Amino acid sequence: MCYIREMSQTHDHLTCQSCLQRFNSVFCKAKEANLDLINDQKVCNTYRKGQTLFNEGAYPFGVYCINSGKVKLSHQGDEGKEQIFRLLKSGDILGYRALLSGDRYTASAVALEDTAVCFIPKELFVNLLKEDTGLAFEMMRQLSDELHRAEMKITHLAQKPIRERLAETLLFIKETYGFEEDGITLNVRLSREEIANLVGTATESAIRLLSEFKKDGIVELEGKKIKILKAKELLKTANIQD
Amino acid sequence: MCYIREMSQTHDHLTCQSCLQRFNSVFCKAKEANLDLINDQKVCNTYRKGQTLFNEGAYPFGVYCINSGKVKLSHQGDEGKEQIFRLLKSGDILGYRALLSGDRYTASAVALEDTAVCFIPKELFVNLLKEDTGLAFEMMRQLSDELHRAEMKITHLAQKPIRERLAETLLFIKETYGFEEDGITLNVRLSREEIANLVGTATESAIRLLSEFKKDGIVELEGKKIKILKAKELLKTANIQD
DNA sequence: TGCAAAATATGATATAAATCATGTATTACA
DNA sequence: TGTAATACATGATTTATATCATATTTTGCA
Repeated sequence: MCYIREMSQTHDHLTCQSCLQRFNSVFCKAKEANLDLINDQKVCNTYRKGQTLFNEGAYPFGVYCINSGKVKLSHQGDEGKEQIFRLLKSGDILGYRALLSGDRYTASAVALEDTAVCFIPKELFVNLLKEDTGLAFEMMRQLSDELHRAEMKITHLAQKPIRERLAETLLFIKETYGFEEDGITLNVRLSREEIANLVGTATESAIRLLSEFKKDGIVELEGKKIKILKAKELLKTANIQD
Repeated sequence: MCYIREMSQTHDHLTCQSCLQRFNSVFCKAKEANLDLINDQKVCNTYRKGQTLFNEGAYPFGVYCINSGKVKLSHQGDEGKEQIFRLLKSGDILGYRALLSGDRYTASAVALEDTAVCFIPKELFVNLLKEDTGLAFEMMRQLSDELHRAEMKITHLAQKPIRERLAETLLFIKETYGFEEDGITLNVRLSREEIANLVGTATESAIRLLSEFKKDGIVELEGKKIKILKAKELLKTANIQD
């Protein structure tokens, strides 16, 4: 694991207790003493944009807690087409699904921008879950929320046209990463292909629909920057009932 | 809650300790003493085919553990089109997703055949999860498995043609409910519409594809009975990579 | 038991979205 | 800084699947 330490940079001297993400994270309800334990055993690391945190098929040895940056979680489907099904930000943990199932990873995690993470070894994480009821419940809540989101996505994929799903995806990105200081630019850079792989459609279709949204004055496109000009219109286009 | 007791029938004198489903269920790892608690507080009930256990939008007051029978979990999507995303059998519990999220139900549960369930009150269930690490971990494992299944379904909905998804669905039904004594008839009666709502397609498309499978000698159709004649062929048709 | 209603089946048609094709703009990097 | 590679854009075409229509069978139940 030494190489990880060597790669690690600015944030490994930062304690979990003083971590800005602490109260955004699953550890928000964890006991103080347990934070000390995590702090002792965590291994910090940074990944450049495009680097892989873990790959489908590998064995999980712990969970990753994002300190700063953004990560996508995706499957490799037929003929290598990527399906993105989660977007992660600071405070989020990842890698827990496979770990709790006792599986290998069934998804790959790739940094969407330069990202700093703390790695928490499996044994420690499991022990904490055993010992700390607050943490365990928070974990269950998070799993339940993810499950809900996934089930809604199933329904929408089966029943909604791409136009609605694209609108919904843009709103989801907004929910997840928010806006930049200007209050309208989505605070992440995704390629058109990634947007398509999030919506579950062909890249050309995503591009075409984005162009239509632009023509309709709903969004403004500036390279990979996407500005939401008419949030209400977008919400209406998304046609969300629930 | 009296009316529930009045409706309850054959199985409410059965103890959890002697319940045949005990080791199929999330309670397989629960402590003996806790089974006594559940046994004391459980409320047994039966539902006829087509009856609703709970509805989207209602508040969860506990979880349901299926003693015998079959239940579908589904969303009501646009224009009332149903999307089925889970099939449950004896030993399965349901209603935990909303309960753990602190949400209302986001899905409805309907009996696919006459079904006997034990209702476990929320407070008890939550206390057990707090107190019994084995149970809590089993719960997390189950949530993680469900999440995995849902994520795979998302990828397949986005990327696979209906023919493959129908084949996959038939295999999933087989995994869940198994065969009847003859070893080839799927051990559940679903309408064509329900099959379509499981696959995520139009009813006519499901019917058409089933007819094709029949013409190809892969299945035999006898009303709602579906016999799998060529399981290997079906597996090939499903084109599953993972 | 018979009859209406619902479910199943199948053909014809429409349509959303994928694919193919090609051009233009960006980006990477030698 | 120029050039190749990649991403983006948009039109043309094809295709899978939904929708519509209608016949037939099954089911519920009066």
